[in-house]
Amino acid sequence: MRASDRAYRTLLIEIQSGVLPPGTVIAEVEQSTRLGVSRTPMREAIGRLVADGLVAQQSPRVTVVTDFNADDIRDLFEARRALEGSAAKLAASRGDRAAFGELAEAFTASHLDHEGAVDDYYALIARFDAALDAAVDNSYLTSALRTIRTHLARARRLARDNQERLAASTAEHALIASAIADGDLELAAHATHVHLHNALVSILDSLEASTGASPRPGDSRRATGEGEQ
Amino acid sequence: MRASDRAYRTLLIEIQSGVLPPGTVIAEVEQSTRLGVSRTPMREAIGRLVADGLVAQQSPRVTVVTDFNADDIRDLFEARRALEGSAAKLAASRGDRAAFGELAEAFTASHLDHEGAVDDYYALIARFDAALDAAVDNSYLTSALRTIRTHLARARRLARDNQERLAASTAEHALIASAIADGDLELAAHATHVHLHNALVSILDSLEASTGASPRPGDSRRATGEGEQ
DNA sequence: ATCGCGAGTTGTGTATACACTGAGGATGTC
DNA sequence: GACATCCTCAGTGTATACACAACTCGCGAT
Repeated sequence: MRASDRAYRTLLIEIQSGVLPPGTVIAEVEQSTRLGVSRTPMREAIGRLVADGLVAQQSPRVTVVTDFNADDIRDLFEARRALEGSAAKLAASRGDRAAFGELAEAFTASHLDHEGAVDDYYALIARFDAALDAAVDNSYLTSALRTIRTHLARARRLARDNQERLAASTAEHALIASAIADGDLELAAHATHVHLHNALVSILDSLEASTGASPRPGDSRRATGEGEQ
Repeated sequence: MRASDRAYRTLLIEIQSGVLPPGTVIAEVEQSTRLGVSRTPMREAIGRLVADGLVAQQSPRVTVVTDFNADDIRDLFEARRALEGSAAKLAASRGDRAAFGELAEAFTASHLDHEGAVDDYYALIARFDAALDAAVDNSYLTSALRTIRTHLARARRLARDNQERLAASTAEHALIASAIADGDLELAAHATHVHLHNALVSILDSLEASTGASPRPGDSRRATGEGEQ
């Protein structure tokens, strides 16, 4: 793998996971020495992060990790609604019905009471997203969705999932998938709308609950003392 | 201005205008010598074009200008419908009504029978787009719209505008703007839908007329199996 | 004649040196 | 003591050299 790819993936994960919180200065020399690559591939990696909107040039000399607060999450879900609503309709109108039928079954059959259930949940979501992209079969839409998902990963980190929400989300996805499998455009779009509404409310509630917690995401979980699993 | 910016803007314009048609190989050394910059800023420029989707790595050694045919235009307008439909609704719900009232008047008052009318038309469109972005006030949506418009410039180049279409488009925009000014979400969205439908039909007709290709009754997308990325 | 192998060529990936610019501090002057 | 100016330094922008991989072309062997 190319050095620029490694640098990009590393920084991407660190920004999404909160290791590099908003406002962190991303300096070429500093990051290139830290990650063991030279400045040239590091420049390319930072350029891709700028294109993604994860970092931005605050001034001509300083590049920082972009902010990501409740307002950004609201905007993000507004964009998600536009894109995923259309994607759901398009998938329902021309997607592989068998594939979404299987996905609906997988969502229905999934249980969240075992170890590593959260990872299984996100793996299923990833399968669903991939099926949606394949069904939509529109590079402009899927490219826009890809960018949205890149930012969504940051939101997921901020909102610690609770089991009830995951269960509800699984049911919502089962409905979306079955609507697509049935070719029901309206239901697919409206179920997507409902899902995004619920997900947004859940995230914002989770954010509110943790306001005033430690700014370090790694420690905030213990600070609030909530049982999650 | 930085050398990488100059290189990017030059290549962008050349791709949008068709000077560099789809399939053209973009080699670093060739372009850097041609544009009088070194390879480093040229790499950055090409990287930005890749992020835009205007060029793509066909193989590990060769980067080419991406294809842009009737199917791509259909996909592009599908994405436009998702994004601009939502944008119109959001603008109608929270945009600056006075600004869109003025835009509606400007569209209504515009005449297309003088020299340079096409430029005036596109200037008005640009004003409308800027007002829409300001009204939507959502960086994720406006960023996606910006990408779409970058590709739209290629479609405009392919479809030579005729005066009737421009006049109709102006009327359609007047309706969209007044619907937004009136806060009529549904009308704004539906008028946008109508406009995009008419624009797409016009472009595809224009393409058929200039290439002599037969209209595609079905979906030929699946036949062209090669993925782009 | 064809197939295979190897050297040369070409083009990208990476490292690094140089250039330029802006910021901050220190020093000199008023 | 305060302000202005200059110097230094840090950091990015750019150029270029080196590394490496792939494709090509030619030569030789079968």
